[in-house]
Amino acid sequence: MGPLKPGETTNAQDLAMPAEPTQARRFGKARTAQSTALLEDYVELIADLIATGGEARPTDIARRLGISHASAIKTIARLKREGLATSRPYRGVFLTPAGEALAARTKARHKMVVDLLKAVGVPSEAAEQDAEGIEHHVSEATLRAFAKFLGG
Amino acid sequence: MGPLKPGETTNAQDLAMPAEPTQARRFGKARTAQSTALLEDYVELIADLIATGGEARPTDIARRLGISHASAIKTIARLKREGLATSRPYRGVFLTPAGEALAARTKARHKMVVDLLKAVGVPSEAAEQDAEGIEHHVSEATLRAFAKFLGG
DNA sequence: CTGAAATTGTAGCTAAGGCTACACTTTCCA
DNA sequence: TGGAAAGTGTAGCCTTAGCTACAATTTCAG
Repeated sequence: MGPLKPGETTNAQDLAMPAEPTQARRFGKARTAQSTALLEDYVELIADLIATGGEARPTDIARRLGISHASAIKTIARLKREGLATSRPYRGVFLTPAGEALAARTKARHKMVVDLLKAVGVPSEAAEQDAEGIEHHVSEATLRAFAKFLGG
Repeated sequence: MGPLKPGETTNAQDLAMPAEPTQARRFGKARTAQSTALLEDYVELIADLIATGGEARPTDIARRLGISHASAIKTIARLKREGLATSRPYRGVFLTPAGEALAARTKARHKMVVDLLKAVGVPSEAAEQDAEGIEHHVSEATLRAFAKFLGG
């Protein structure tokens, strides 16, 4: 998809600043959120596999995600490029401190979303299912509101 | 992204049925939801432009989405392929009955998500922003729960 | 009614994330 | 301990959705 690296050159959104229609900015944010969604799923899953079984293997990751091992390996390469994971040939995958931090944040957010959905009456199965997609679009502000709604 | 057409041949998820880990099915659903997200955004926007100004032009669509007109045209072609819209060269874009129906459903769902977020205490701006991404992952069951929670 | 400006369309590039097919290690058991 | 099975990696393909650059059409002002 689009250019997403931090240092990458300008794109349409930046150049469209004069007009800066709020809606365009919103769509742009939703798009970038989508691009980090997979990385979040991966680090969360890797953390879980390591916590559970001591290691995270490409084949296990692929099986859990329902994709081929080749696709998993390709995305693991991206995780490494982005400094979230490390791995050496035929050894497992490990998270860097940055990866661990992202995994922890993602996991906490996931739980919060599921809890919120259940709290407003969404059945468990639907809550778990929908949270998988929703969680990646929940901002800090929304997360705080969820916490307050649940905890207070 | 992956093979998504209705009649397309089998893929990894189907073949993985023996094991059928719930999690894989969930991730798979989240992935396909993501693929319809753009189409939903487009039909909703096109419906809005037509309702507001009588026509939906590729350039207007592009501006509202914060992308180039070339990208918009490419996705409009996909809408046409999928039977959601029609257009002839240098004329505007129009929705088919299927497109209209999808737009209506999407719009109603969007409003519901925004209302729900606000109802649990999310600030308006964050609610609008996050809803843009969240709405595409809200199932019918969750939508019903939202309606019940809101409507009393 | 003509020519410049705006819009629309097309071509070709990139990157992500799927896939299959095939090659290469590692593991493990007979 | 040697070979088959399992796991891992690589190559090459596809589609989507971005982009820029350029071509074609339409619109509109003078």
